[in-house]
Amino acid sequence: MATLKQVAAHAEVSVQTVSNALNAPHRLRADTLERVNRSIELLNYRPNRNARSLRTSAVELIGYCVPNWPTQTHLVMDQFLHALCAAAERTGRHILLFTAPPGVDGMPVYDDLHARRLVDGFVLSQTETHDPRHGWLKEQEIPFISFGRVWKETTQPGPWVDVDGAAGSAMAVRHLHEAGRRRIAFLSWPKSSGLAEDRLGGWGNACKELGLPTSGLAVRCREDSIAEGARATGELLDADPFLDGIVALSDILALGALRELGRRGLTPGVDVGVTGFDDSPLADVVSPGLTSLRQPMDDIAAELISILTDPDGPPDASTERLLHPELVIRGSSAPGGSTRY
Amino acid sequence: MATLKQVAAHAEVSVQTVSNALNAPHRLRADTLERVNRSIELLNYRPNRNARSLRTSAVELIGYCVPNWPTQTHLVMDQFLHALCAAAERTGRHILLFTAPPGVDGMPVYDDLHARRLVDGFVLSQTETHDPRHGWLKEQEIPFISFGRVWKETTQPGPWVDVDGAAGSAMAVRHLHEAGRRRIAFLSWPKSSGLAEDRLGGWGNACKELGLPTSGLAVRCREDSIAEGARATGELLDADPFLDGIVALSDILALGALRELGRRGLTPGVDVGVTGFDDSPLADVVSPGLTSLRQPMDDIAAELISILTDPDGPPDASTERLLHPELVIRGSSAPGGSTRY
DNA sequence: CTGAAAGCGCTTACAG
DNA sequence: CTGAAAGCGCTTACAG
Repeated sequence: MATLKQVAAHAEVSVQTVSNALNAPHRLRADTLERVNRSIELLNYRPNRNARSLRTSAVELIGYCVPNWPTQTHLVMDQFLHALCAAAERTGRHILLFTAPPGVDGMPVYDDLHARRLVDGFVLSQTETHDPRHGWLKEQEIPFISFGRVWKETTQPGPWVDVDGAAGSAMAVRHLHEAGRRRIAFLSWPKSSGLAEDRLGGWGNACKELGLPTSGLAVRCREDSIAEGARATGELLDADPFLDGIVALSDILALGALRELGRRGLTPGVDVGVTGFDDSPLADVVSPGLTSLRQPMDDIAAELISILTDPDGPPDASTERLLHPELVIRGSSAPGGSTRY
Repeated sequence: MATLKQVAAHAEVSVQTVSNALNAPHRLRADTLERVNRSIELLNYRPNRNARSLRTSAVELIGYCVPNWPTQTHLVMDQFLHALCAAAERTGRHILLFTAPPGVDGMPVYDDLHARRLVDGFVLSQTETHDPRHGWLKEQEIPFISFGRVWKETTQPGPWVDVDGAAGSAMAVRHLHEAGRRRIAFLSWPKSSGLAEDRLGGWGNACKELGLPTSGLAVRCREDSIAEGARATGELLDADPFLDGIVALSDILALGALRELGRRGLTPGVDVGVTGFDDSPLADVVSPGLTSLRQPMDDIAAELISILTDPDGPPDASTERLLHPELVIRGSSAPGGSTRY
């Protein structure tokens, strides 16, 4: 393993010059740079990151707590992690994974990781209503960026990036409306989570704007399962035989809707248009395919990394980015769409 | 941020003694240790990891390449990552995530990460038939451990941990047999992957052992989708109306089987028993629940980390661990099981 | 059991 | 544009 010193000796310059060739090449004369680069190449030199980090006290590592909540399946986590990694790598950084207890009990882990200089900062996700992590990190002046809002009335501590769920629901409603649907229901979640209220609100507003009914058309499912989605859909159809559209809060609930429609001899995309949320792998694997609102993972990741690693000091508390989801249209909402048989 | 020097000054000992208090406490007299520890506590001292790594040239970081193959959904990746992180943390280590092109094109990334001392070694997963990474890493003498076999005739380079797919299929067959099933089919995959052949073989052997028929009962699906699982199931039922069991190579294919059974008015778990593989979040979210073969993630992760970080030199090429899957029984194979309505 | 000193491999003002 | 020197915060033989 070659060191800076050896490269310097080989190129017959000082170590400082080799360091500059790597970190500030414009400071070298063209011929010197050329010579140094040849030596680097020849000796297959790779700078030792630990030495660099010790000196600069920046590790170029970003901490991400890998969630462990079997209750709420995170079907697009691999997509998110891949996008996050790729975005970090574009800035020469990497993602360090760790586990921590949920809520405020986990904060010592964050603190320790930062204090021991294993990471420069954190990306938070799986934010919850009244998530305590943001305030805690801000108080300790530990850099972080949140994917997801905290949904409090007061201002959220620290910067965040999120996807506009209300806009997503509205897109789904308008899409179904354009396909001629006039009685569009909404499948929601049990707990009054900020996320659920956001998406529910978007559905309600869009329906009102288009002059569509909403009364009795919003159902709260008891959990995020196919069975519950099916049950709620059955309930809706029993109460309103003219129902012709369903916007579901998740792909899982939407799958339940599809199943119940099938059970009743109704054809998704023909008799009733159905949409889901998140464009999980499931959406593309059912038949007909499930129309779903995709979170723009690459954009999200790029924003997260860009805000967190902004060289102009620590992230400003006022940095907030609300991105738009994208409606991926498949057969469940558009007859003759991309069905898969 | 306190340093070792400051702690030493505060405790009125040398830095060496503080270092020993942390890394070799048995070398100190009880009262000295006590005093040093008080100072550490008081100054809230945390050793700088970069300084340590520079000195010892061990970073205590393990690289894992986050896969990006939309073709093959990895529904249990979050479980795997959580288990891997937790196991690493039990040894004071962490997981560093990175992206790399598939196959041999990605090897320079692995090499660079190791040469620049960002990681000590790698955990490989998503192994493919004739995966080139193992041989390459072994040749470069870069430490690694593989989750999954390479399925070559020759000996696999480097140590590995895997789950016995053949044993899993056999468990599923025996379970269905005990429930009275006598004509048990197998839903397989298109390409002749090692994984598929392993699981298929286990089904065939178990059937033969039990005196059950196999002829015409193995179907290859064109892709890992619900639609294909349903199509194949339809084909099987058309050919053999007495079919009463289906072992599917994946939860996705099993879901297809469930759907086709429903479409034909057959009740899963009553008329036909169905099992899947991997116990993905889907298995618990459908109704009836899907019986599925769980990979023992915690054990897998513990073995991976233990072999990779074995202090007795680099992992021996002969280290091989074949773990058993666990059959999680739900309503799809056992009438009155844990159905969810 | 405890301490003084060297050194891990870089970067960064500072001089020339 | 280039170089000599100090120092980031640890650990590790080595002496005492």
